[in-house]
Amino acid sequence: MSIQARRERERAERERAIVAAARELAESEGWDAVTTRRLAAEIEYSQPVLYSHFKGKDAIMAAVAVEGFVDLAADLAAARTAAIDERQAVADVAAAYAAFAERRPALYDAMFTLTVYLPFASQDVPVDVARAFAELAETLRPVAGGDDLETYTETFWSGLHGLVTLMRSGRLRRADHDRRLALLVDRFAR
Amino acid sequence: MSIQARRERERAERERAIVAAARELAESEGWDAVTTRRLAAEIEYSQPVLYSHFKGKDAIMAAVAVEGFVDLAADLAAARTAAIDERQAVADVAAAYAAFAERRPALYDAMFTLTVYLPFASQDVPVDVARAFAELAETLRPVAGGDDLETYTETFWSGLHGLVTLMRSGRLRRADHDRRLALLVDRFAR
DNA sequence: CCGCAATCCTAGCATCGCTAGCGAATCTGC
DNA sequence: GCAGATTCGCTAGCGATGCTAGGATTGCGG
Repeated sequence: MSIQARRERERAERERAIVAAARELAESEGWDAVTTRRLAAEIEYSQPVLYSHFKGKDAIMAAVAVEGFVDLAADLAAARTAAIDERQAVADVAAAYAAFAERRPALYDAMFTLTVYLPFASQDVPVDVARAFAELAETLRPVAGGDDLETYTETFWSGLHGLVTLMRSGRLRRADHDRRLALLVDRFAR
Repeated sequence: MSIQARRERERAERERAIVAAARELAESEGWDAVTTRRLAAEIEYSQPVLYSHFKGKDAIMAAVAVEGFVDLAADLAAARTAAIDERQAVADVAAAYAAFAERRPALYDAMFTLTVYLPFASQDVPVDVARAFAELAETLRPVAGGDDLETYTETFWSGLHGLVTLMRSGRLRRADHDRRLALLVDRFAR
């Protein structure tokens, strides 16, 4: 019994190692560098063991993405609670969101651009994903006015997401980023 | 001399055929189905001829993307000029933008998500790309108020882009799309 | 102590983007 | 008009990818 427990423990540890290796590799060298062979070498196991933990490479990326939502939610929560007033909270949370995307581009890509099949708008949203969204919603609640909070949050979120993705892909000049961010916040925080 | 002209004409024709095949294949079966071998078979030439026209697959996708901007600019222009008043124009153009992304998902991906190295925020922006952006800017000019028009346009554009990308990747429920769009327009059109 | 089941590795498949190098067709200079 | 040079498009293949089949080795249960 105990030996079986150790087995399961080691197996769980290895699974965490896979996700950690994928995340670190992606953040340091980009997702193109994250191959199953490279990942296997990193955890010092052979390639097929990856498939005993995850259905495929996409599933590994999805696991990395979920971890990303934990970090994002934490960043947003910190920005929100530290803000002086409700209006400033919107600006600070927006800045924190943009900073997260800027600081962890590979992670952000996994969360929003690359991984498609993460359940989002359904009943079984991963709890960490929901928490990040809830953090945004709480920030916007005081300024949403008569509009439906969920719709309001989703729309504001879209604005943030559009800003960071278009900028990161070179569609928007980085120099004007702060002005765009301020403009977006101004539109939604009054 | 004339025979050389025919050569160049045929070559240009073949190049157009490559881009057209890539676009049609992407729109009917998705970009995953667009492989260089499949493309070569479609134009009834061998694989390497593709590389005498384009530097690589990315360059072909970029060419498709540029074509997409022509269509998008046309859609936006039509929506703008047909609108009753300036405020309605913003709503109509936004709807046209979202409809374009919805109707041509593969094309939209090529324009914004997949192709990275299309020059955008620099001096040599492709003219068709600039036209699409200008169409948006003209629509927003009457409602931009004291804000810088370019910043205003970029921010609104980001909102639209965020809405369509998050929805298409399953992050937003499709049912509430119209409400989000109306909310975004409301924030920017008054 | 032995059969069986789980675990993990070696080897390989199909496919991808891309390129080297050859053969034929075409143009150029005498 | 003809030999040499050049362009053109092809066949074949390279390295790398995600993923899988099948065998070997390990360790548990009777």
